[in-house]
Amino acid sequence: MQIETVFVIMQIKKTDIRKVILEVSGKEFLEHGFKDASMRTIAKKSDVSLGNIYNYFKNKDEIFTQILSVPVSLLNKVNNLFNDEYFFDIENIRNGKIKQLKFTYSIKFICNYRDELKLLLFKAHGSSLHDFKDNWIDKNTEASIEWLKKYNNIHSKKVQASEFFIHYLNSSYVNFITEILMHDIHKNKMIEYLKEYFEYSFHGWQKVIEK
Amino acid sequence: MQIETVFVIMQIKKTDIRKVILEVSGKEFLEHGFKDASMRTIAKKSDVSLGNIYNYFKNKDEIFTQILSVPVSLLNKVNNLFNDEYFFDIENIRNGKIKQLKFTYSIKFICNYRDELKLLLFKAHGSSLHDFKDNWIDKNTEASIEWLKKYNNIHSKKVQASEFFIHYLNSSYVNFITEILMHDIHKNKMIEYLKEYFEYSFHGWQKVIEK
Amino acid sequence: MQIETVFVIMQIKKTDIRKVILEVSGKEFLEHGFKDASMRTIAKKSDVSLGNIYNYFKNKDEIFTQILSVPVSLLNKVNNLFNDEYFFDIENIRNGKIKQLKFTYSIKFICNYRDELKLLLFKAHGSSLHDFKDNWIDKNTEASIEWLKKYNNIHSKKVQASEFFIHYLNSSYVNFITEILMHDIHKNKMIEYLKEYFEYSFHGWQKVIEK
Amino acid sequence: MQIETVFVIMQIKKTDIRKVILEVSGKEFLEHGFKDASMRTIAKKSDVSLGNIYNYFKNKDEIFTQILSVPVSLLNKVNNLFNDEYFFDIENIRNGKIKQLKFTYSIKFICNYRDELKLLLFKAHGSSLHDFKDNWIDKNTEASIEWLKKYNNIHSKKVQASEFFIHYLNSSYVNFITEILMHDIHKNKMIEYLKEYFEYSFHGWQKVIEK
DNA sequence: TATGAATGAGTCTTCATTCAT
DNA sequence: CATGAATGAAGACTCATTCAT
Repeated sequence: MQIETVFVIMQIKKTDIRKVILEVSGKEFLEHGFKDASMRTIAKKSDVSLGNIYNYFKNKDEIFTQILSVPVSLLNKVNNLFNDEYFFDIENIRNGKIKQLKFTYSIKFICNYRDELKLLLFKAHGSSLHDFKDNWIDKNTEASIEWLKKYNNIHSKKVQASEFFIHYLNSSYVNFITEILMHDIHKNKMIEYLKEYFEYSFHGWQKVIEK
Repeated sequence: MQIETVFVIMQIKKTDIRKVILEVSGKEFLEHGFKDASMRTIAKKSDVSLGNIYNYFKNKDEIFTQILSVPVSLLNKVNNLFNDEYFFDIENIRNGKIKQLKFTYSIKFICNYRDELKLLLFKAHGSSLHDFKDNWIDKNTEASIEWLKKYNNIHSKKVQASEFFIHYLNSSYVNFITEILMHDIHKNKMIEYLKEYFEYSFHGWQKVIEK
Repeated sequence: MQIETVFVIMQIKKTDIRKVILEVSGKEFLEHGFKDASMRTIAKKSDVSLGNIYNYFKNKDEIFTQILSVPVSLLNKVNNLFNDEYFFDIENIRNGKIKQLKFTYSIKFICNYRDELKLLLFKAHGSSLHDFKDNWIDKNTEASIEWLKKYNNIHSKKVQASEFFIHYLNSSYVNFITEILMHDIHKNKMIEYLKEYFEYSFHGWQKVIEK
Repeated sequence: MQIETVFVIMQIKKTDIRKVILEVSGKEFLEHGFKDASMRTIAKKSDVSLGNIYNYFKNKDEIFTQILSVPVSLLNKVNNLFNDEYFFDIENIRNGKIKQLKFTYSIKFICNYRDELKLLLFKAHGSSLHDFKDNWIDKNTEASIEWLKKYNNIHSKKVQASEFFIHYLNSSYVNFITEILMHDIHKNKMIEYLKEYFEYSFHGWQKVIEK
């Protein structure tokens, strides 16, 4: 086995076709949903031959998941963020600091991943991410329940709520985001509405706590 | 291709074919969703020839809409019910009578039209009722806004809430129902959870009102 | 549920399209093998629209297996035939009666299912019957081994042969048939050759027995 | 689509790319058969770009034939070996010397070209060598017939056998090898079985001769 | 020599609806 | 009313080979 030093000419594409396909696909998925989006159409609109797409992606599903890989992995990690002691300090709950943190995070996330969230929340039918919404709610619910257990361990005044209701609250949060996305609410308005939501949600929840 | 015509005497059970088709279709739509349900399968399971279905229904969509005609028209009328003066009497709001009425109506409706609501809320993709959920929320929202205007006309203490937020509240209600249906919650549990929800929602709302 | 007597007009096809498809498919499979035969071509040659084939058959594989259902089930049963005491009587072995029976059966079977055997033996790659030849040899081998065990139980002079060799003998038989089919040997010639084969095989085997 | 040309200095191992391709292809052909083996996969596993393969080989078929060039040409020559007078001396036939020679040659050849024989005998579908097995048998048959003619010219006691039967005998030999290969029989066992086969075959044949 | 993107025709299969009988 | 065969366009995906760079 000889080792030789060789000059190799490499060709690098400036306009990345991969990117074009992802962008076009994203639009098509947004417009028709995963299942009803057509590979043929994507090929045409990307100005790429149908077969060639499969040089870049294993299949339709891979295109979809790659479009969404970043926000999905972020959302999978997010619950770890709220696992700190800080979030169990009743003071921080009462004075609204926690609310504020979640609030800020929500805003940022929604603004950064508008279309991706749309895809995940109501365009994923038929893809391997079809149950993303449920999973998301479930994960958040789990985290909430965990949080509640810890909370009740720490504090004498116990909070009682059915698991279903906690589930509902989380679903309600996701649903709020859904509404924001479906109506293409822009950032400023969104902040305003989200405040309203947090207010509403907070006081409803307060009442449940103090029951 | 030659065809021979043969006369055969058969004894057949003359059931209401229309009904059978509707029932079978309902099940198929529930299981696979409107779009992924197959006319062939419906024909087979209904024991009706494929072509014959089209003597009873113009197309797949008509089957779907007919299955849902009753609950849809009921839901279209429901807002008229709450147009009575009774519902603007602040006393009735405070003492929870209105809440009680809506509560009872909700329970009854959900119990009577479980499957139909499922179809409307998450199996209608591809049908002409695909936007039922949105429509429903929109109509309720309109009614709510209408109600709020009247209310503000009548009472000196004005309630202030963004239209979007009112929209959200209605979407939240529909979403609660969605959750109930998705998890196949049975009547007793449902009543319990719905109470929780009304409690939560009522107090959140109260706070907004009194802001 | 009412029972009514009704006159029904039934239309019966004279030229059975099913048959046409099966025939054309058979030819195509013979010519190109299962995998390389094209559904499009089959459709064209059958004068049937491509989609329509799928009203008659679930898929390509079902066409193939239906063409071969009769000979396959016959071959699956054949070993039961040779399970009688008769076949263990050393006298019947010596005087060639058993040979004669197998001989006659072979001739008849090959004549009746020429093309089907061709399909099974060298055109089934990619179909669910792809391993038919191996299965066939294995089953025959099993039966032979079973036979040998019984034989050795009954008779004092034991016959010794490796399982592999018995396997080979059976494979050899199947291979003989393969040769007959590949060279389109017609009945009379076939009988002649088969005699030769049995003669050859018999004496080779005799020698092994008497070793 | 704009392309940028970049110069990169790389150290690469300069192996014989041709060799690597042949080796990898061989494995792929063995695993999936000629037709179902994928050029893409071969390229990837060879660590060679897909297009570059075509600088070394005209097409898929050429790869296949080059892999098999040695054993194929050997097999094409082998019959010349047995053309010597030595092989027509009845004494050498009777005392088994010829049998022994063929036996030894067979063993050696099979051991040396196991995989290649597998490729030739049951993985060549779709390639230009698809009919190798038939050709092989045919050539051997021709040689056998030639041999028989000479033999009958020389000796007074004539041997009578149909050409088809001689064909079968040769096919049977090839088939024995096939069985050895399909069951991955290792050398020692193989020798044992081959002895059994020669014994069986020899006596069967003896009988035919003395008829 | 080397790249790997691009091609284009091919694969099987599905489906709602229509239509001749 | 009833049949179910027929249609035709669409679905996702594969693959050996070519070609511009």
